[in-house]
Amino acid sequence: MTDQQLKQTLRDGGLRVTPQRILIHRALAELGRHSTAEEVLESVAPRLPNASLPTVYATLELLEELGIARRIAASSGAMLWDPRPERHHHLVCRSCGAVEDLDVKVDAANPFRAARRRGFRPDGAELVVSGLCERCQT
Amino acid sequence: MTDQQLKQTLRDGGLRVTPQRILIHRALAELGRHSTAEEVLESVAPRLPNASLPTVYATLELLEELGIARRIAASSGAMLWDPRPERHHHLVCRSCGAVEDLDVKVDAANPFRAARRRGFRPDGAELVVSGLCERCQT
DNA sequence: CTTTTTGCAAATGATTTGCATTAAC
DNA sequence: GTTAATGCAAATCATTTGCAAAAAG
Repeated sequence: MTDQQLKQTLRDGGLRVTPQRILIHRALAELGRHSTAEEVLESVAPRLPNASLPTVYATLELLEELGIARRIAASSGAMLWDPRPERHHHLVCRSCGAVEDLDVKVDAANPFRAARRRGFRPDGAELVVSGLCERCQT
Repeated sequence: MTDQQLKQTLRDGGLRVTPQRILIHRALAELGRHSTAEEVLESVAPRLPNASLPTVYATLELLEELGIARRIAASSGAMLWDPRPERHHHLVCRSCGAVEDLDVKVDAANPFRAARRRGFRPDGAELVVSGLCERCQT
């Protein structure tokens, strides 16, 4: 999503366009990986020297509500922020905890059926593949 | 795993058999769901009035190391403890956060292949089906 | 009797809240 | 000018650590 699209989305929602929101969104996208709030803050720090963690959290949450980002619970218990809101699968390194995207099709028809049999109403399925990332294999 | 089996596992590992370890393990199994450390503590409180959270955490971690339990990161960021150590799939309610087991076969051959192509060495895959649990559908 | 485990209190780390100030509109 | 958003400090929540006392072997 471009800065312009974000601005429009904010205006459409009656929300204000602020440099913090623009830069935090841009930082999350440009980090190109699943980032912690701290990492996002560090990344915007050069351009927003007074930015604060509460603002980063508030903005990431806002992006989540706008359907622009998603949070995922890392195995450490910390939250990671994912700039891709659409459903996708993940690789998780058992050793270092790194999370990467995995673009592959997974047939969830059977799990969905099993879920319904249990009274659950499924609306999506994500696969988490665990193992060792390239760097941790040695 | 029975109390006797746990005792043997502890002894085999040169670890001590304590009422805390026996009762915490039993509580986790008997809760029959993915529980927080607090819930486990509440559950053993009647029989271990002086038990403390640090002991519960230490014991759950020990059970994890012994391959008797597993921890999973809940969407809230809290840890849930799962008495089933073997790999299995989960249903997660988007509304209340409840986590249930889903026993179904998922073919992960394709995701594994894709992971290897990325330099990742996969050793397991778990599906997380999200949606609404029976109670949250109204 | 030796060493591990426990329970308490305090520390930690991530995230959230309260509130006065600042900035958008 | 009004109202929402920000930055700071302080609060909160889950989890972990340090350490003296208690219990296991």
